[in-house]
Amino acid sequence: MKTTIYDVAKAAEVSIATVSKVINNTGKMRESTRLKVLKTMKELNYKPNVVATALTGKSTNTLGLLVPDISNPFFSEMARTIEDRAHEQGMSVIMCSTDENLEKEKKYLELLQRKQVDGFIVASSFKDKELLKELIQNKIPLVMLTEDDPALGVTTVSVDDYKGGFEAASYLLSSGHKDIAIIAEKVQSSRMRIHGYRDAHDAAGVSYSEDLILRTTASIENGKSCFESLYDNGRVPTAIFACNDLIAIGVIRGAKEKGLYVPEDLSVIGFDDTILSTTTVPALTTVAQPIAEMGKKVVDVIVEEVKGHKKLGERVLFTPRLIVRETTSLLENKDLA
Amino acid sequence: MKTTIYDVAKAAEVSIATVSKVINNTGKMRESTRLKVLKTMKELNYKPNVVATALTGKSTNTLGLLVPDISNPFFSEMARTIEDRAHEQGMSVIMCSTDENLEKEKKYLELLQRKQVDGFIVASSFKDKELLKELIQNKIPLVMLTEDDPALGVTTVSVDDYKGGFEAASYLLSSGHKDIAIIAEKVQSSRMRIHGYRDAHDAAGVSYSEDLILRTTASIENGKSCFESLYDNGRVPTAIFACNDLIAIGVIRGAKEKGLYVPEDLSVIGFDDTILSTTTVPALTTVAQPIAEMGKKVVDVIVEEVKGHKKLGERVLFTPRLIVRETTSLLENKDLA
DNA sequence: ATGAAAGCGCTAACAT
DNA sequence: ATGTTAGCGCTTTCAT
Repeated sequence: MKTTIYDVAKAAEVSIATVSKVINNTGKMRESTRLKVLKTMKELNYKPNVVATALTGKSTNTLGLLVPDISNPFFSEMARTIEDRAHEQGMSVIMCSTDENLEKEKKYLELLQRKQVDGFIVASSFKDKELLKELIQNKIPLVMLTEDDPALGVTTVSVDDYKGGFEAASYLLSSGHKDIAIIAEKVQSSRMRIHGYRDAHDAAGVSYSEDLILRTTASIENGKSCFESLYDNGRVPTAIFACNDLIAIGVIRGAKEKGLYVPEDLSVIGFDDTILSTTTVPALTTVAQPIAEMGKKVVDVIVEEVKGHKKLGERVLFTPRLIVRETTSLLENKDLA
Repeated sequence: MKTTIYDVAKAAEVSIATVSKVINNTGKMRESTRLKVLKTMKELNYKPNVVATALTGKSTNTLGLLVPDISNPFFSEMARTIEDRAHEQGMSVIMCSTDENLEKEKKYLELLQRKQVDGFIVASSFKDKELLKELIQNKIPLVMLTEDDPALGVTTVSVDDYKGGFEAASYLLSSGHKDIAIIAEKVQSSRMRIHGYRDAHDAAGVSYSEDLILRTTASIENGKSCFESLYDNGRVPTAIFACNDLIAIGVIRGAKEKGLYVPEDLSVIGFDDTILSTTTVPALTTVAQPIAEMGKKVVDVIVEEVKGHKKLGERVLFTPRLIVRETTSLLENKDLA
């Protein structure tokens, strides 16, 4: 059998209360007893059972992290910083991939609640807002990451999507492009990026057409299909702003198959700045999210809510940064010729 | 307060034992009572506390997954299939990134034990074998993934590294290359790949030189440095077999900076077949590991050990598959001219 | 068919 | 300074 606090108490000839105190470094006692207990714990290779501790009413010191798909580099990179910061704060994290699927969302949310996680970090598109509201009602700490839905009134850590969209479009516009498509995801953050895209056009006095605004789900395949539908409709623009790197790569691949060169025939901008944007050739121009800082911040915030038993409700906005690499180029404007 | 089994029992006018039975679908009872209990559970939105259940002596239904770095696409892709399969089997997984760092290995292994995980999946390079032996002694289920260390005598799921190394080298050799470097990782699996590399040379009757066998840790940066050291020593080969995609990409990047073209001046083969190998241009020729099948298998195996309370000790070997893409080419052999 | 009660390993008053 | 004891929410004999 596993060695329990009773075994330690007996071996050290003290009561379990005393052992408990040295484990948790609480209460006062003679230094000699503390040492004696410590020693026997070592000898017996005793490892306190955190399940039992959790049952005592204390917290489980674990966080639930819900992402659409951990194999997507953006989320795995984010997960890594979250994991690190959480451990620094003495917490572990259980992550689940929801695939933007209602059933999985429900299943995992419930599972994690049953596991008594102390709080949730929900990243990006979480479809079922009702489920989230339920969490909030039950006073379970929740922080949204990368998806700022004001309606929820919950603490949020995200990038300034509007600004990101604005800058991406502005850059393209200032490079002479006047025919710019945007491929967005079906999520709130993309909505803001589209607003930015629109306002950049207005600011530049360039009109845009609604049929250049597409929506899809993040994947290389879908990015490719979007490009193809544009191509098949004879609506190939001179530039495409994809709302994440995966889609951008799909667009590039689609363009290549149709014999178009990037950036000569088509400029492409991605979003996120994952490892993919640097390994691709030509390297992807993209709007970078400060993943490391965001991951750290989101942990600090949820931990504060968990430990402080208070809902912060703040909305932390990080600044995106356009990183110009090789998939964008000036448009040779024939009007200027 | 959260609703407990007592609340349900009271509301349904039965004892907690009865409620417990309907939760677990054990014992027998009148159908009407079962329905009544089920109904009140719904009404009260009751969610059984798995922490309490776990304390009862039953298992926690959670697995510990230790990987070097979850942000490495190979591991995040693997983690995804593991996560999915685990949930299908009714288990959750807590993953931790060890960074091949002794302290983290120890810390996480201990933490997960304290959390009473039912078993461990340890992926790739786990430095401290002593820690693993301790686990085994304590009869805690453990399965190694992607790292076949016969000395441990533990169940292992991995790819046939020897074969992978043999095929990669053979392919290069048959393409006319006679000067092939191999950049390995400092792990057991790489050792086998090197053996394959050597034997392929012997089989082809081509000699190889020891200074073309390098060792490093998986990262783009390190792959690049390795290439540079080769370059600086005036030992640039005609082909390089990198023991994973990250390193291969680093090599390609390093070569590019030195003005070499891939595959014209240098052929490169990677290992793993992660998403990176397809997004890179030129697309990476690589030795594919069947990630999805391996992830599924490793879960099935550990679950069997956990539930069956027996150590399988089998060693499952998957077959690697060379995927020829665009970073390898025939060597124009001047001798043939 | 149902319930009473012991016990899982630990924490936290409350005693001594 | 230490120990006793009552839970935490649930499972599981063992009675009834």
